[in-house]
Amino acid sequence: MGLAGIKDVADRAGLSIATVSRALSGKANVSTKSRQLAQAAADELGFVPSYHASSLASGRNHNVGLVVPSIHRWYFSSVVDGVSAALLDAGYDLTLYNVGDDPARRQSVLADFLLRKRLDAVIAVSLVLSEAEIKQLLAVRRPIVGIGGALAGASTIRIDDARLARTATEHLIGLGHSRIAHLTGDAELNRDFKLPGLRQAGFEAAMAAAGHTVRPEWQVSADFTIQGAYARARSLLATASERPTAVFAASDEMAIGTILAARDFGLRVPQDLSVIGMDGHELGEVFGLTTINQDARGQGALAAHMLLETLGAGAKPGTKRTTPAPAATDREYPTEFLVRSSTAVPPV
Amino acid sequence: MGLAGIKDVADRAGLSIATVSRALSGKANVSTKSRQLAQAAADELGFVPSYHASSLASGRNHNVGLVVPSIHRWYFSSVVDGVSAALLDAGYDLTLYNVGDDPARRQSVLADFLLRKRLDAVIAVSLVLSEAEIKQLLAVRRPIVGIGGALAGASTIRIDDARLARTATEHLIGLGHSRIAHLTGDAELNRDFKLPGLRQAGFEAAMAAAGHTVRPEWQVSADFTIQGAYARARSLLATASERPTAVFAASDEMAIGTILAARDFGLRVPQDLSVIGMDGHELGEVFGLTTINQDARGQGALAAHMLLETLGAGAKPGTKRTTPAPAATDREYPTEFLVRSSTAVPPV
DNA sequence: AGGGTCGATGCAAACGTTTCCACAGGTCAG
DNA sequence: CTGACCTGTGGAAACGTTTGCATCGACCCT
Repeated sequence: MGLAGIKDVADRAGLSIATVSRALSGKANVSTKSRQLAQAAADELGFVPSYHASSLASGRNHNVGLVVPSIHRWYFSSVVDGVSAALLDAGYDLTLYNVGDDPARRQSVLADFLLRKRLDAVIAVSLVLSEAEIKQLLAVRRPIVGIGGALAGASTIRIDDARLARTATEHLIGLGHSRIAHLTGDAELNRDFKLPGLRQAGFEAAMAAAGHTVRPEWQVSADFTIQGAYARARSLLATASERPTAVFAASDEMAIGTILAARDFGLRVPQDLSVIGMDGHELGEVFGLTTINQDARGQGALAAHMLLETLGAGAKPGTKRTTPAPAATDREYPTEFLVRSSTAVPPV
Repeated sequence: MGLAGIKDVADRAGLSIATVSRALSGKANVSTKSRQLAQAAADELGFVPSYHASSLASGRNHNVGLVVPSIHRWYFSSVVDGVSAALLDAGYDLTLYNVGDDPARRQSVLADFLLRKRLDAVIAVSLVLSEAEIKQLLAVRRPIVGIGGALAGASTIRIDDARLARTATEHLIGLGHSRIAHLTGDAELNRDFKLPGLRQAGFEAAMAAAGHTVRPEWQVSADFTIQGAYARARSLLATASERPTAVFAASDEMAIGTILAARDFGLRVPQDLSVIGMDGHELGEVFGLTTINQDARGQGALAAHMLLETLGAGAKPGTKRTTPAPAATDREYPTEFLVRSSTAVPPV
């Protein structure tokens, strides 16, 4: 037997297909008795509605797409975690597009996958889209929300990277540091990633405001991983003579890599070297890392809830809606400055 | 305008719907000219086929479900990465079910999500299913492959956890250690997770074979994270008098946590304490961690390729196939013993 | 030249729901 | 007592493809 269809349920319950459909999907105008009948018959037959048929007829997919650069990195997997939990609870599916570094793959995801009228909404994390690309996406009339990346014309959840980076740097300056290095992210790694630039700008702004010069050789970049930063920090800290007294790393992972490198050289953190990170990685606690905590998981959950609300309220997606498309809000997600034990006054 | 449908393309190209469909999906029996005509018209209109309609009519979804316990952990995100890349290249979508610890969610994923005739296949990672659950899944006639978990009746990719754990332990024993502690995974954390037990069994077997006694207080468990293991290892290593000379951790993350704790106590690795892990975490390199390398990403990719092959070869999924369901193969994925610098002979 | 083949094409029937519309009774107010 | 209205129900038309089947030339072979 092919799996039971709604027709089988209708026959068994002695009702029409239409009534069964209404009963099972909890619609109004069904008598209690019919509802029970339908439910019982469905249970007995193990009926599960066909998703495709249902979506095709109703125009709703119960499916949200999530585009991330690299599932392997802490920030992104945290966001995925938050999105996933929210969607699962709401009965939505999550389609994951882990685009990675490959530009061709990025292109194919945008062109082939996202447009297939199969997603009710899209969440894009740290993805910078060209105007044409955004237009293309909006043309399918699906709500989009961006996390941590600017999506002109779409809603966004983000933190003010430049300002927070400035705050972090000012924390070091406030402690008395002037010889501060900055560990930024590889620019060429991913063109969809303007975050390193923003944080670096914040760093430079704070330094300039304090009248400190920024040595070019003290601005190095790594790949956002602990191990990558570790390697770079080793070279940075190798020369004992002229060594920075503090490092601001553009992510907690890279800050941790820096701490590990410092330990290898016998440098004590924070007595010999202050290190400050940014993100709120769970591992930061082990290292007593001072950082700016951004709740990545919460950002993901918020994005999902925002979309769910839009989808729930609106009519069929893809249909002309009575209410105008919800205004593209640009929310700043709250952060928390977390002073632990990796920063202190510079050595005398 | 509602987005262009195949009908619009057909009109524009001056062809029938049927021919356009065949042309665009690369089927045989279409003249080169028609194919070009159809393609051109489709491009001009920005036509993207409706996935639901296509799936409904053809029975193929081009969508694979992936169930993981926790996207946040290294092993799982590595697997996801591998699966994702393989599927994306093949033009398949990946639906992610990050079930987490919540048994209710696990239940709803199994019952509500997986059965909706919407997935061509399912990959389950470290998920232990009851017989009834497997039966339920197989009833929808979708191929399943399990990674790192035993799925009776389905294909499996796994490593021999017990044997490898034994090998790791024997490495320590071979170096001369007899006071060996084992850091295992929390059992209650996830009932779908028999891996800790297997690795622990391997450890005990090796110890027994060597005639070494296993102190109960030297078998402690943590949550598989660096920070969790760090906390546990601190208590384990706190008492200077009777301290193990080596630790076998059930994962690299926990091994790293152990190394960090050891360093906190001024213990040198490997001179004062040998540590061996298991998994092949990228971070292991930074710590010179001796471990057994299992290519998690590769396992994910392999699983995806296996499924793609089955799907490509077979007829419509969900249909009675001429060939019998492919035999449930149980493959052991190759591993590599990676001796680095975290293990040495015990201190005298 | 005629029958047979074969490639290219179009028609229309699925696929399995949701939902619009019509309709039957029953209730209620005037 | 009658018309207006509401509730519950079923018939049937979407939804937008894929694909089996029939058709129609063109081409080849004897």
